Amino acid sequence: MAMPDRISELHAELCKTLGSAIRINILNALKGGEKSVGDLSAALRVRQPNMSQHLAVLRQRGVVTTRKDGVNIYYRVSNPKIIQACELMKQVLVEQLKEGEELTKLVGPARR
Amino acid sequence: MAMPDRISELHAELCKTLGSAIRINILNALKGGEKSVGDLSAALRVRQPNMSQHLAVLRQRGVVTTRKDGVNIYYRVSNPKIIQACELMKQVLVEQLKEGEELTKLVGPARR
DNA sequence: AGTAGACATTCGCATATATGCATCCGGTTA
DNA sequence: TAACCGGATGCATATATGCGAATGTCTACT
Repeated sequence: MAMPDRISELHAELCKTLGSAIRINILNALKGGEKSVGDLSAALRVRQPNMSQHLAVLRQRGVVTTRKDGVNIYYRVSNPKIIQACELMKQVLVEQLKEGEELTKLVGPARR
Repeated sequence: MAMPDRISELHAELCKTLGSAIRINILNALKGGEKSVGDLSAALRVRQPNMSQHLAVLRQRGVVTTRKDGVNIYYRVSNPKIIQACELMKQVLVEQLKEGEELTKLVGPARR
């Protein structure tokens, strides 16, 4: 329509990029500062090649940036706004869960 | 890890839900207020069954809510924070594009 | 009751995505 | 140069997603 929706295309790509629990966890792990592939692999208990692939996805979409230091490659989130967006979405989830609980409380308090 | 990553699972689901240009456009269209399926279908030039499918996805994840009025069903975004999150991501995209332009300006100003 | 309009659902197919495994690459150290 | 370590890639398979076409459901109207 109005927006040539090339932007929407990119926007969707970005969301798709975040549409994986592993990648979400990667971002969460990177909130605390940059980490190497090995660090991430160990922290999230994901095999290295798999981790590498997910990092590649995040890298291609520009979500993360790398810095090479000696033998290791350190990853970090490229734009803090990405973190902010994630926080917002998590808030949405929390609110949804809260509503859900209240509903079940109303509908079936002892609903085993 | 720390976070039982059940949340991460849901978070990823939410992102995946937004990982479609059509659904992004739907949300953008709903920024201006609730709209019926027919409205959306016409506005985005998407066939009705297909639109219905995308709306179902958004509904299942709780991104949108419905209100039935006579024969029509009106959709709206369930939580304004979702819009906010989208705005943030769009800002990220804009910044990325800007950086990209500057880079190409530096690397190859007359690059084809 | 019969018809039409507004949405939803199901099915089948084509395409995309995730994962594990094996392998490969580049820089260090012996 | 050989062996090693941190990462990246390629491949095969299982699974999920998007779309069109046909069909179903519900409501309003005549």
